[in-house]
Amino acid sequence: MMNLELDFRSGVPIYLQVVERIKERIADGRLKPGDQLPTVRALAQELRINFNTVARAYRILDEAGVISTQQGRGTYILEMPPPEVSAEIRRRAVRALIQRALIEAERMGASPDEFVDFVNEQVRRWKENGRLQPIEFEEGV
Amino acid sequence: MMNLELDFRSGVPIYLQVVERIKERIADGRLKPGDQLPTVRALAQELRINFNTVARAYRILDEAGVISTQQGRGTYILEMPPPEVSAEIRRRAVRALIQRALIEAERMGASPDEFVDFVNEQVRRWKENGRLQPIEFEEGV
DNA sequence: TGTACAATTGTATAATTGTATTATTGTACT
DNA sequence: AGTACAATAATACAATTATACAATTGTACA
Repeated sequence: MMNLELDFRSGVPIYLQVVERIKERIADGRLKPGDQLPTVRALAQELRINFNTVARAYRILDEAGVISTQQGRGTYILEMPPPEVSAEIRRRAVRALIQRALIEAERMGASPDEFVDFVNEQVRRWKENGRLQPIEFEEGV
Repeated sequence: MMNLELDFRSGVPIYLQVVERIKERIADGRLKPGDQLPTVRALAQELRINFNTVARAYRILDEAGVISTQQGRGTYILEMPPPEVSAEIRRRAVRALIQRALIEAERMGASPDEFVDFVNEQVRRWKENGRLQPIEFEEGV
């Protein structure tokens, strides 16, 4: 039971109100990292609104990096709200990340140049699109 | 312990991620013909997912002729992994590997240029030494 | 041996979860 | 009135989980 208070007469869209109420709950600590939010249908029933409206609010929070919504599983408050990762910590983490990728690539038999080529290829797309999207896989081999 | 890395936020279905991770393990030789994979329940527990999701991944690999699943017995890497465990599969595996690293780096707040810088820095060492060595980290922040 | 039975394995199906697409409703503006 | 647009709802769908089941293996005991 979330007990979010909505104002249907305010003219503010419901989905935005839901977004704000949840942000408040996180800000004041009533929602903590790892907590599971109600399912879109459960919260919709509680608020007497359509579950798509809740889904829309969740999607906005997801894109803002506040929560993680996972089809078939649920939605959760994220562990690490993005901004406050300090520069130094981040640099180390990225270095370690790349190191692991390099070691795996080497194990797969990739050459350093091949690796760099792929990186450049994908970084170019990253810069062009402004954001990254997962590669798609076929079901077959 | 398989230590497969999943990304629950990527939007790529878990079962497909499991398929790809296992293909990579076969491609780079960490899984060899005859090896037994973890049981669906064991792998599910390790990955904190439902065992039916693992079963779905195994079924796809089975239908692709990569593994053999036997009710009541277990699942095994087939003696003759289909031919395409070769250049093309490896390229795709390396691409996917880099993609995952990029997505994680982006989430950590790294810029494309910063990422490329680190890659070049480490690849240079790779070329010089002829091999890779893990980075050492100091304690504390 | 062999037989009964529990434990362990993968399988099948339904229920639950979020997602995508389309239709409906409401509101502001001409 | 009419039109355009945003918000909400309806519907169908895909991913994951829950539950019950079937096949195989291991083990105890006659």
